[in-house]
Amino acid sequence: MKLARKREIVRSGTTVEQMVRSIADLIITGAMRPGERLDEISLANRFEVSRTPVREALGQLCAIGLVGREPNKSAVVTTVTQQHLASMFEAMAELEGICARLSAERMTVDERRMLEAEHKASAKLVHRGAEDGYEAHNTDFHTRLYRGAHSDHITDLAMQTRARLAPFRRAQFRISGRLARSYNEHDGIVAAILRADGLTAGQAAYAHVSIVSDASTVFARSGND
Amino acid sequence: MKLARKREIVRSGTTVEQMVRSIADLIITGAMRPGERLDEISLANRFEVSRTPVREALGQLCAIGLVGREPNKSAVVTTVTQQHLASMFEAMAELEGICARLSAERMTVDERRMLEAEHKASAKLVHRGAEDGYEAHNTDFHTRLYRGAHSDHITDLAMQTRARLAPFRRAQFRISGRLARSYNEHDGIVAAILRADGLTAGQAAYAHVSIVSDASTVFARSGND
DNA sequence: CTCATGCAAACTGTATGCAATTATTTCCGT
DNA sequence: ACGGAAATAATTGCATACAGTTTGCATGAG
Repeated sequence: MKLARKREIVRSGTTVEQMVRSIADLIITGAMRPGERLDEISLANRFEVSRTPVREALGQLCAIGLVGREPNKSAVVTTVTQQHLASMFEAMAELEGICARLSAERMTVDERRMLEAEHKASAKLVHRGAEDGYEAHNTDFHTRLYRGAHSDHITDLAMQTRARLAPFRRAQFRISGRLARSYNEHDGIVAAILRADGLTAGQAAYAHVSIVSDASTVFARSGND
Repeated sequence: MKLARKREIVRSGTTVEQMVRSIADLIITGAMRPGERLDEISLANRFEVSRTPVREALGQLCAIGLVGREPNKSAVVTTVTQQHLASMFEAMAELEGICARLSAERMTVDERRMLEAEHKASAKLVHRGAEDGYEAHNTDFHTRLYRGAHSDHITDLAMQTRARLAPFRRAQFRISGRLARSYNEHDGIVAAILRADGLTAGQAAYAHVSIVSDASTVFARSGND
């Protein structure tokens, strides 16, 4: 096969990265189910590249934890046990708690202002019941929390854990009333951060994630049968 | 070049993994300094393989965080700023605290017994001033703590963070009196875990790592000039 | 009919070649 | 002599080729 190039070759190194994104999306959105095989040749054909970049992408996905690999076998979408899923949510809760606590102690005035503004802006989305719009704001809100801790590595751990949990959080806001409750919980976290109350902020953030966990594990279970 | 095989080809997929280990060791032991370039051809010659597995190994090392890569440039040994190093130690302290707290709450009777035995066994090494032997026991001790949390993902995060800190902890026990102090701190953690006092165990573990951090950052600074 | 054995197809792991990009050196103008 | 531009060398990114391993199926024995 002669691999016709879609656009001119740009050698910006983005080829593999885009594939990683695309495949990760397929997994996260559920288009590829846990246990499904990711054979290199099919992916190569699908993305119109050779196997080499496909292998590299699979390597990165493996590092991220979205796929599993063993020697001389096809890569497979990671199958997550209920127990392991629970441990990821537990880790997420601990990390969010840490980030909220540190954010309360360390955020600059600007960061606090931006967090509050961002949070208040999402209020109207709650009233409109706009799940998708709120999801974007929600992601942004949590990212601010991670960065506000002013601790690069902790931010990394939080973002990494969130990425691995992504496949199990889809549709979490479909659960009735979850939108408003999420907003109210954010409200408590923001309030605590604004008054530099690290302890309360941390506990509120921990509880916030734990609740999401409950909602999502139910979803995951019903989705896996 | 014709790439003579040292041993018969074993196709067990261990080739890349071994390279990752070897290169990681070079970095961790300081044989390769931060900022140093890792060019693919040299590594390929050195390990007597082609560039393909070298690239894969570099990809994994990048995922681990030991090397940095940008498009069309050589991989380089990660340069860690003082600030980033501090954030890694901070994360380590938080994670150790969490693990110790959860261990106090969740360890089985057997795990508690093993932890205590392991700890007491290291006492004689302290008296002999055996740094190397104690280091092994120390690693084992902390691994037990991570596993005792009974939360796979938190264990992963802790082990991963410890691996990234490894290059900066070498010789940490050379600092006078550190051995005995470390043992005493472990003692406090073990005692708290044995009486299922999660709060105290967590605080003790947090403090323990923070102290290591102080010792190591000094070392790192003096070592980087 | 069931199970073991061998063969064939499919697929992964590694080597190598070529195109694109970056680094380096050389050469010319000022 | 110095600064900058062009050519050249070095090196990465991707494609393809080939070797080795696994898997599924067919065939035959029990």
